[in-house]
Amino acid sequence: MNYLDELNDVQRAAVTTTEGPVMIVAGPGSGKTRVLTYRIAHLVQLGVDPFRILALTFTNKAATEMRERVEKIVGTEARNLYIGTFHSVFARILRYEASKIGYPSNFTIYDTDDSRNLIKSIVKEQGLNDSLYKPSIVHNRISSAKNGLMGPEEYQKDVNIIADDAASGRPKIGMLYELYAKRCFMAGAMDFDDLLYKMYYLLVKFPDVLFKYQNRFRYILIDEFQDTNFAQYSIVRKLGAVHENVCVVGDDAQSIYSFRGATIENILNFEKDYPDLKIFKLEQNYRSTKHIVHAANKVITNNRMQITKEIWTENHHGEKIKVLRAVSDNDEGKLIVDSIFEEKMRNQRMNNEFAILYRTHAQSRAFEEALRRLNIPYIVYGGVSFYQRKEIKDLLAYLRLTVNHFDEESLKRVINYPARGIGQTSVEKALLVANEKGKRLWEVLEHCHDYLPGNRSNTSISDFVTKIKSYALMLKTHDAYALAAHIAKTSGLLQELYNDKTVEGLSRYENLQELLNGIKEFSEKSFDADKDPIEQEWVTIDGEVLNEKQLDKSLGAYLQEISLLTDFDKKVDNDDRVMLMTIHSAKGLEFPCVYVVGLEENLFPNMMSLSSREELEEERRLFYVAITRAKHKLTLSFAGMRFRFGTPQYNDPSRFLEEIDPAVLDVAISHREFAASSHEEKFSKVTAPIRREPQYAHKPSADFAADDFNLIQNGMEVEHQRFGIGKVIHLEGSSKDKMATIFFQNNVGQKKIMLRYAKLRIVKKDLMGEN
DNA sequence: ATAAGTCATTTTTTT
DNA sequence: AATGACTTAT
Repeated sequence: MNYLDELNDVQRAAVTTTEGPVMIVAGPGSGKTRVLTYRIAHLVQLGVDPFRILALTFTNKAATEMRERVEKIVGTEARNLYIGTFHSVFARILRYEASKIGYPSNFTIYDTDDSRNLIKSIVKEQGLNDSLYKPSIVHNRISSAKNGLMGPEEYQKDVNIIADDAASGRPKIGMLYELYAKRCFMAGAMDFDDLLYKMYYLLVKFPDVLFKYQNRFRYILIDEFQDTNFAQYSIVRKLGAVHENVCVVGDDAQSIYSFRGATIENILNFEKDYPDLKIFKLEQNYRSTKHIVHAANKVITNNRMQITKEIWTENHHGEKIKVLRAVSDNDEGKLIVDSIFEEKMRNQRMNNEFAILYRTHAQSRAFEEALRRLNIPYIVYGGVSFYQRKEIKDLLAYLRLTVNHFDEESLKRVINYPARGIGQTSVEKALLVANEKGKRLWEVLEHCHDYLPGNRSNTSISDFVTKIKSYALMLKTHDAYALAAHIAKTSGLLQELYNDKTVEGLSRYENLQELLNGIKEFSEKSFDADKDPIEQEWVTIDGEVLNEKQLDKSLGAYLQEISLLTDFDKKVDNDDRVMLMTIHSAKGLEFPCVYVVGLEENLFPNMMSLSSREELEEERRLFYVAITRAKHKLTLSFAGMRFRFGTPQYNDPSRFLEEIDPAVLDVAISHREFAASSHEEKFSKVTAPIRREPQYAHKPSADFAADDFNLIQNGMEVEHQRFGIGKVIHLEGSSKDKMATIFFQNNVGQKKIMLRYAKLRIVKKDLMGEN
């Protein structure tokens, strides 16, 4: 077993202590993933059947990586391991056991948008004040209730919650929760939180199901344990109750998901729940330089709540940590990108050795522009996901509706898209009837002549219903791809996009093709029974031969799989590109050169997280996560001025900069000196070189007077108040509605500008080349 | 009835 | 800065 020789003493002990509850406290860069994968490999080599090992992670990426690394050691047997995210593993089990809790096995998974839209319509139906009962607020309340395993009944009885909701002036949230849950159930839909909540109740209410999975999973491993919430912990506790071979790996100092219900208390509870728990602390860091490790240690001591540990390293001291002070957000972009360029030249680095980490997605813009200017390829993770795009959601809605007719959100989305003469009024009428009679929207539409006598669009509705039913009939005879392609064509979606010859329309069309290709891959992959590990899992649970072959290559299976996928999981990062992402998405990753940007008070730590000590400490842990991603070179930056909601904001440097030992910092102008200067001096320093035109909220200034969009045509050279001189590539909209979308090309690149008034000055009416 | 003008909102991180 | 909701002017 020579793979054990690669480990240090603590790591080896953590790997070989296979029996009984184990907690591994793993600092950043301490070889956590290695220990986890070796532990699984070790179990397999000891003769444990891979079918009986369950490993739960937070991201699909982590799961895939783990499977691949285990496979390298133990070979093809790794296929049979049950490795996945909490959500995907539970979705799979729920899919199989669905009938027990009254769900169809092809239940829909509502994403956040679906949930919020449903809440929005419930609030409207109830005649409540929609500015008070905002979908996001109501959804958050419901979400945290579910993550705390609290159902609608308990919610409405809980004294504290009643008091909270009354205090915030929203006493009806409990009722909304109940209605929401009912509607989801009627629609055969689960939201993200239901995947945990329903899983727990499945185990509690059906002892035979609990017994089955308890016995099946002899070894359970949990990655990123500090980020589990109460529901997840409770499920694991139940599943592990027979064999008690539960191994959790985590680092309390890297807990950054409390907004999702994660609680450090799980770590404390774990010690209480398993008195004979063995704890291993991995404190040696193999990733970063001494300077970086020192800075991280120092920063985290400002937090009160933590398990004491001292991270140390044998690595070199390395370069000092550089701090850059930028004048503005755009200036910050330039400074950072210049620095990347210089470092690339000096040390012959690849683009993918660099990562720019920020607090919020909105910060990426300045860096993208600067990178494009120097022709450095880059990739932005997160942001608007592929699966969130309108065209993608439209087709998926058709597919979802085909698989599950009761899926109300999908139904509402596509019933009149492409337009077929079924207006908002008809849908609302139908919904009203449905709620009155306790029927589903689909059922009302199915028999619209009975339920909605005299409704003008009944013929269209019937045609629509017939169409969807005809798709459903094809489920049995066609594979996922053939059906999806058929639907794209015959629903009119593809035609609609094909007719749209604009740049935007073209890219939408391409996106749809890409989705179809993805489905093709899926259906080909799943029809190859020998290659699919997932299918085998289903055949062998408990020794039963499950009649699941059809199920898992179905469209329904595909839909459930991609509902839980994010862009991060989709992209392959062997491209040579500079990586831009939020710090949250960077968790678990490492890069030779890391730039942590936007270190300003109110941005990082974020304004929204300054109301309590706990929140501030979480922001600090986030900072800790950020700086410990770096292997060799770490650079921090902040901008004195930043645009937010169209108005300039002047910020102080982040308090976190103060918390780093100055001895390891390399600052051109010390942030201390900067912070110490008077308010006026500070801002004159910061803002001096910035000269901006006054901002016009509505009316263009005299120079930019072409506020009639009819005057502007393709190919014209125009000047925009902010983006400078460029060429109009494409124009949508008209002067009639005072709004237009302009595709604008300047030396930086192509830009889409949406304007209420044309803030453009015509430079040259050159229409040459435009034919 | 339509066009033009005013006002309010937006405020984080993700499975 | 951008946009949806709402109000006022013609």
